[in-house]
Amino acid sequence: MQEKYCSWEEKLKSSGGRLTTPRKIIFYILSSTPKHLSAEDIYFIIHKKNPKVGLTTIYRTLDVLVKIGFLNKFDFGDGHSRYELIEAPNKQHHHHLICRKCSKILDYTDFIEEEIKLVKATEKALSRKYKFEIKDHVFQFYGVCDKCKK
Amino acid sequence: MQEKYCSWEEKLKSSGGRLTTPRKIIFYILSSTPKHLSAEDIYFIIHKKNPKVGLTTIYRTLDVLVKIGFLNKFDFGDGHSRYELIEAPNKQHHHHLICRKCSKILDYTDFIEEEIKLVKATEKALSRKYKFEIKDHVFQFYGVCDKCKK
DNA sequence: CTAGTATTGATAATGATTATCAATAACACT
DNA sequence: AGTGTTATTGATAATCATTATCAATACTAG
Ligand SMILES: [Mn+2]
Ligand SMILES: [Mn+2]
Ligand SMILES: [Zn+2]
Ligand SMILES: [Zn+2]
Repeated sequence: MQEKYCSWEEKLKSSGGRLTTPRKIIFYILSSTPKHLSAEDIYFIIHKKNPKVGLTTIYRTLDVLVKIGFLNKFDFGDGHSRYELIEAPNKQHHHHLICRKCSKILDYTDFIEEEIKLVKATEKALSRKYKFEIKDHVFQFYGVCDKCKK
Repeated sequence: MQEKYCSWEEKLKSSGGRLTTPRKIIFYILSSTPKHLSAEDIYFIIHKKNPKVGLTTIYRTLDVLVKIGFLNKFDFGDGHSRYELIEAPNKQHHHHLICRKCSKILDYTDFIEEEIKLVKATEKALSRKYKFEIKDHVFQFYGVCDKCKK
C-alpha cells in the first residue's frame, strides 16, 4: 500500500510519455517561480530563449503535468487558467487570497493545521454519506487587497 | 450600521436599475431550481415560453444579479460558468462536491458550524496580516461520485 | 542504427462570453 | 394617461482562450 515517491520524469515515462525538450523547459519554468502562471505567461517566458516552442505544446504539457499529478490548475476568475506545481522547493500546501480588483494572488498558510483537521473530518464524513471519493479540494478567499483599497 | 434587508427588486431599483420582464423571468427560474444553471441552461428553459428573450440578455441579467449580491457565480471546471441564488427558500450557506468524471455537483452543509469558525478566524487573521479585506470564500471538494466509481 | 510511435508546431476551428447599436420599454414627472 | 429621458433589449458580429487537425519530427526500445 506504500506509494513510491517518484519524480515527474519517472511518472511521465512510466505512463508511456516521453521526456522531451519542451516538457523539460516548461517544468523548469514552473519550478523556478512562486507565481501562478498562465499558458500565455509561460509562452512569453519560453519565447525569449526558445522561439520554436509553440503555445499548443504548452497547453498540452500543462495537461500532462496535471494528469500525472504534479501540477495544480486554478481558475481565479480572470479568464486564464493558472498553474502551480504541487511539489516544489519552498512550497507547501496552501490556499489563496484573490483580489477582485487587480487579480493579485496571495498564498497563505495560516490556519493550515486547523484546516487540515477540518478537511480530514469533512472528507471522511462526505465519503461515507454521499459515497463520494474525495481526491482534493480548493479553498479560496476573495476580497480587496491593500493597494486596491486606495 | 445596521444593513436593511431588501429584496432583489428593491436593491436593483435603488442602484438605478429597471425591473424588466426578462429579469423577472430569469430570477424566477433561478429561484425555482436547486440546480446550478449555466447561461445556456437558462436560455433553453426560457425559450419554451418566451422565445424572444435573447442569450445576451441572460448573460447581462446574471451579471447584474451577481453585482447586487443576490447571485453566486461558480466555475466547476466544465467550461460553463454556473449560477446559484444566494438567498432562496430551502437554501443555506453550503459548499460543493464536484465529480471530476460526470461533473455532477452536490451541495453539502456538513461541518458548516466548524467551518464557519475556521473561516471567521482565518478572515480575521488574514485581514490583519495581509491588509486584505475579505468579502467571501469558495470551498470545493473534487473527486469521483458514486456512479462514476462503477 | 532503425522502426515504431508519441510529440510537436503551424494552422484552422471551436465555443463561451462581450461589444455594438438601432429599436424598445421602464418609469419619473406632468 | 401621455411624454421625455434613458436603461435595456436582442440580433449580430467580434473576441479570445482553448482544442482539433495533420504532416513533419524526435524519443526510445531493441
Ligand atoms: Mn499558490
Ligand atoms: Mn450549491
Ligand atoms: Zn488588488
Ligand atoms: Zn460522477
